[in-house]
Amino acid sequence: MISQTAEYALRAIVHLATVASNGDFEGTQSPVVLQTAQQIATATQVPLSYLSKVLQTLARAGLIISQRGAGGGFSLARSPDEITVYDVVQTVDPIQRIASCPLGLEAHQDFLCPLHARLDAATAIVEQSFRDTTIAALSVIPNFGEPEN
Amino acid sequence: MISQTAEYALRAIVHLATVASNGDFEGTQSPVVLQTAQQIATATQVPLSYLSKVLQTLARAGLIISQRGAGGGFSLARSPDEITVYDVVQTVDPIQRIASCPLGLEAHQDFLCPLHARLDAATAIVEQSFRDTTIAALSVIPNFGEPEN
DNA sequence: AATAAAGCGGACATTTTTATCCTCTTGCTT
DNA sequence: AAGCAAGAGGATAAAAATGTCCGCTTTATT
Repeated sequence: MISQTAEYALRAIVHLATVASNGDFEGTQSPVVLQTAQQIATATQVPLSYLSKVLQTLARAGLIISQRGAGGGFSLARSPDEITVYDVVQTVDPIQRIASCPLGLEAHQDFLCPLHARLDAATAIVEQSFRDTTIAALSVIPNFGEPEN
Repeated sequence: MISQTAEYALRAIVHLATVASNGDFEGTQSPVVLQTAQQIATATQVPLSYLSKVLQTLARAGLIISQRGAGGGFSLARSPDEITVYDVVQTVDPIQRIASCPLGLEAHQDFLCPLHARLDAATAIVEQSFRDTTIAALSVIPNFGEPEN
């Protein structure tokens, strides 16, 4: 459905949102919401070196903020409820709508052939679903509904 | 949204359905509904050598019938209204539903994390859309609604 | 100022997808 | 039976996606 790269980007963003909403994470009692690429990689189980590229892309797009140097890391650039799945996916691996018949048929200039009309309709639904889903709706509240035991 | 291979497979199947419903096609007055790989490649604008592989896959899956030797070619194995987009896509490039959290998190054993629940929900919608769309609904009736000029 | 931590960016490697080519087999036609 | 048209299948190639490595720059800390 979505590429590995988009999957990784979403995991990273959701992780950042989750950490930001908690203040700390996984035993780290630092009040700072900066997460290093290494921390994100561990939490999301994404290869560090590849994740770094994805994070750079997200930073360049203005979805996250990167802080270089010792003590640096990444944090969300906006509130999780102001970032959508669509924003993330479009940044790293854009959804391609079918605007014109790939066959370039004369008869299909102004309206898509049934096949591509259907395929684009499915794409449109996915796109809308992604637009409607904010990262805030996806960030996990730890231990929600689970007994402490 | 779908891979090139799935796109090519759909074009080929829709083409076969269209030809079969017409009896002839593009000046060919043969009563036979067999189409050579070359004919399909030309009509669908897919590279012949690659298309051949895709057609073989569709034939092995029983969606189309191949006839070897001179005068051979391909035809649909079933009526276009008994073949769905889903059948075709699953044959060449299956839609992957997300059955369990890719992170393998303990807390997400029995229910997907919000992210993957959403992604799978989008996948499910697409899957259902493909199941609901028959090839018959996609095969083009030539000159439909177009003046002869 | 020196050191170390951490992101940046370019080059390279691997894997998967897409595409091509060539030979073999099948089966129609003459 | 010979010849030819056409699919089957293996080997190879090219392109794109994914993943790794390493040196450079930035910045906090001592």
